[in-house]
Amino acid sequence: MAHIITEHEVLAVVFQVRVPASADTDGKPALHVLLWQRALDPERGRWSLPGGRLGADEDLTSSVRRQLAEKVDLRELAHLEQLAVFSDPIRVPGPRTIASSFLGLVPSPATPELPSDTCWHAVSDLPPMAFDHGPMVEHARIRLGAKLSYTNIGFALAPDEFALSTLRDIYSAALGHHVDATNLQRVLERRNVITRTGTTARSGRSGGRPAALYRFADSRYRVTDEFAALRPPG
Amino acid sequence: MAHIITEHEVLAVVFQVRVPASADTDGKPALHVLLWQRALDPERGRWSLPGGRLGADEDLTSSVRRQLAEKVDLRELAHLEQLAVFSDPIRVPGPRTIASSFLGLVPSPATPELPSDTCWHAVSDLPPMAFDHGPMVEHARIRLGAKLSYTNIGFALAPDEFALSTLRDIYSAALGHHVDATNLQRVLERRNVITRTGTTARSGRSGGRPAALYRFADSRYRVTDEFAALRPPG
DNA sequence: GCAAAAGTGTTTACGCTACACCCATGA
DNA sequence: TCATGGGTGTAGCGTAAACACTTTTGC
Repeated sequence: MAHIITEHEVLAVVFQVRVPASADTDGKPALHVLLWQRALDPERGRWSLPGGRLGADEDLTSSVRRQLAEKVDLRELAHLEQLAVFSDPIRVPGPRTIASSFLGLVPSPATPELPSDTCWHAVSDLPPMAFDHGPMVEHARIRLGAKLSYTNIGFALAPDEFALSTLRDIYSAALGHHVDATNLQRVLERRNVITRTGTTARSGRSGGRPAALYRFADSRYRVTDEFAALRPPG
Repeated sequence: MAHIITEHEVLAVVFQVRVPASADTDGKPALHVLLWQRALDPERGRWSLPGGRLGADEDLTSSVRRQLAEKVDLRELAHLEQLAVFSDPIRVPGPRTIASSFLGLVPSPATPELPSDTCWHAVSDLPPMAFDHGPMVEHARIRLGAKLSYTNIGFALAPDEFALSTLRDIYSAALGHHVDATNLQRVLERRNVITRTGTTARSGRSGGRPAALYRFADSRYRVTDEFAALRPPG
């Protein structure tokens, strides 16, 4: 078996729920992904995931943190997790390069500074993507949806404190379907994922009862509903 | 950032449910993993996962299939799936090597020929393991347990046709806890994971009613219970 | 008939969805 | 007082665990 040089790169799919900049949608928040536009060939003009080559003395997670720091303030990054490996020998031109994709999450109200070549794009309306980065985004989106169902990963998309209607909008944007705020509350409270702060928000522009504020009980990733079936006895 | 040569290897955690060779346990089947014993340094004498270096013109899956073929007849392998990446810069001595771990499954009654340095070990009683291969086995075991709950992956551990009590023993061995055959039947039938063949087994050594035979409806991996919670409206 | 093993029925419990209804506020 | 949005109660549905009971076989 011949061995040639194999490179390894990391690529981060960084999501945030944002209200779209343009007034095209009705102001409803939507799931966005962080992309930068390639200024040089190959694939000049197309949009890329942040990331790049693995350094000699770093593991994958350190590498992706280092390279993401060039695009966003890492303090804004509430969650980072390895997802998949893309290993097609011809997935990019040039030397054979294996890519590990990561899922990164930025909480909703944060508006990190971005370099001029970098911006947020609605996942439902992606620009022309470089290489195999389009499928990587799609894969990450599906994993995020699944993980919202059985983990507390929402903490990494939500503000520190929030009204339930805000949280519903975030879940709804990330899952891509309508979410009932009432049931969301009870599911997450039963699992001890969220707790009331005791304070309330001021009521909105057009009146209405002031919303109770909640926060996530835990700001570290945790599986909250491990078994879909075939639970252990007990 | 300095770049040095980075190697990439694949390692397969191949599981099978087997009745232990020794008469230590009471003949109950248990989950086993395929290991080979290193004849040379480093880590001489310790036990290793099958696998090795990625070739130039193959993707990860092709590579692991090629390298597994040296240990077992690939026709016995009913399922193969990529799991995780281990990227600690000093996880093995010598050139920096990233490892991708795979989950492989061999159906229960098969008894593939093995090279003399290779044999099955009960997962509950592992021998001294080389490098970070011990944690890899543990990680794969946990993933297998989770996937048994929400996919049809059992097809890759079970015979073509089987009595429900056999299937219960297989699930029980893989999950590590008692499983009720009655409930297993209903869960898997409701999801259309198993179907009756219409035939029955001959009744056993000590009498008893002959068992109806079942088979898996699908012998390709399929998610059967996607949502633990937060289902889309319907 | 009797023991052994397989299969069925039934009860209980739990979690999620849906929806009607009640509550608190600003104008 | 009314419109608006937040919060609660509750009924219904689906799924799973537990376990007693019935059926079918060999001896």
